[in-house]
Amino acid sequence: MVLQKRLEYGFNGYQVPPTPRAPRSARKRVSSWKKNEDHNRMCAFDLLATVAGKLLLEVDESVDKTENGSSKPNVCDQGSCNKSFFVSEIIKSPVTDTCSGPASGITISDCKIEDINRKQMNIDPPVNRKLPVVNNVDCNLNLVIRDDDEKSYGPTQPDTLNNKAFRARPRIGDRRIRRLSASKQCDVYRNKKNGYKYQRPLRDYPFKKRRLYQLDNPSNSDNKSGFLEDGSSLDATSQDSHVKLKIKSFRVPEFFIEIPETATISSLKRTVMEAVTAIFSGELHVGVMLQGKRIRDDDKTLSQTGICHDNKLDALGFTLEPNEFQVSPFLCPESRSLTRYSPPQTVANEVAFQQQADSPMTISRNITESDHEMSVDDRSGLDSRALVTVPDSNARELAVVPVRKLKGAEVAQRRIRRPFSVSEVEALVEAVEKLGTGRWRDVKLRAFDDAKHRTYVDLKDKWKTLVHTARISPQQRRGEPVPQELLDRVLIAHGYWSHQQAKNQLKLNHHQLDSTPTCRLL
DNA sequence: CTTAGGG
DNA sequence: CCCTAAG
Repeated sequence: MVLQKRLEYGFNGYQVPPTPRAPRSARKRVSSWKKNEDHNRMCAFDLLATVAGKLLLEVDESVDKTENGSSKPNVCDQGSCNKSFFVSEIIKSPVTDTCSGPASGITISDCKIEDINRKQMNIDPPVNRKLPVVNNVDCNLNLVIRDDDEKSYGPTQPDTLNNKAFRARPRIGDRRIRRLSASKQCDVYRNKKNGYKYQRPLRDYPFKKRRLYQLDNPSNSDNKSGFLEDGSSLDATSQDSHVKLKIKSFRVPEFFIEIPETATISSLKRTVMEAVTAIFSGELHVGVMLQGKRIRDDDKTLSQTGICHDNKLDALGFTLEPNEFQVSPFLCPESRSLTRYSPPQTVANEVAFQQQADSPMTISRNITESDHEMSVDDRSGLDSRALVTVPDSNARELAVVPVRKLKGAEVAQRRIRRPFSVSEVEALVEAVEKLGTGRWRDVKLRAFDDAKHRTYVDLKDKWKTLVHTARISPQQRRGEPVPQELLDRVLIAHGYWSHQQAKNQLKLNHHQLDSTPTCRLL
């Protein structure tokens, strides 16, 4: 006769954990990936796209005139002010595959040196203003937002998503995107380790305040950003010959978004916006390139450096480089393992996102010379890597691009509330009856493995509320009524496992006391 | 990452 | 549901 491990308790049987889990302290994994995470952060933004450009240098003798006009210079409206920062063209700079630091940046292209006399260009940081015309973003973010909306009992996912893989899976929980530092996790690290694509669980998209990007309010006189609203407050007394600089275009290569066909245009827009914001909301700094070489000495003057009015159009370039420490882990280099870089290319002009017919459809394209309109069929050369994938079902709930934490400026939105159905409750109860109340991960695996939107924390929380529900009078209960039968089982299971837990705790204490008598004496 | 609990 | 300290 086969030995039965399970102790029967009337129903499916409460089951003492066959193999008591090792004390948490024994599961030492932290240190290793903790280190990795830091590492990742530092090199993440390598993939920042590049903008290249031409510069149009010319002596600007009319500067003084400009200053004469009104006491208050014209408000520099985007598009109308020649000192604005227009972005529309980008080329990708070579990216290193190592974590050795930012290898690329955003190079401003198609710029026109028109006026540097004020020592500061009125460059509108993309984040602070309305986003500039970003035509093609490619940051090699390797984000894939999967469909979390599968019901628990539907068809099973591919193997990688099942039991054994569960632990290895990047993360099923929905919270990861925001607690980047809080719980020291780096999904990407796991990706690397396990070869999984990073999968960001669906982030429901409720209507919560999200201050991902703050648009500068022109009426706000308080400008602490360092970017002048109108460029007026800069010292304009320079007598030097001036160069006008007009940066006209900006483009981030290789930016991929995957989104189901069923998604709405608005959600598509949102996705793109989120992704773009995610890229730019990090703190960037500007680098200056002349003749392809980076100029590091900040103290040199333009003329000393060689930036003058007779520069060639494409001699000068700017790069936007991420602050290493604020890089989103989602941009970790590991992501690149999944990303194929195309060699640096010359920039194209305005390129709009192109939808693919694939499902989930992918917005992705490489920048090519004359890539104005790519037909839907012309996808052969496209990489399929996706930046953002939007769940197919429930397309209305647009997945949210990861939000790295930024100086508290942004907060990820809360997931939408999804009340547990009776069947879910039943599954939960059943699992808890067998596994107990201290093994939520196992419960998840057992009963909710396919419910991507239910994390083990959710299950734990649900159990908590179930216990509470079971204790209150039926009149006080809200929501879809849970069969009393289930609630009874909840109470029973709860009582049983609580008792069990207490017993174990006691045993543990005794063991400790017995085994360390000397310690006690000391 | 998981648990456990408070918010 | 979220947040997080602990393990």
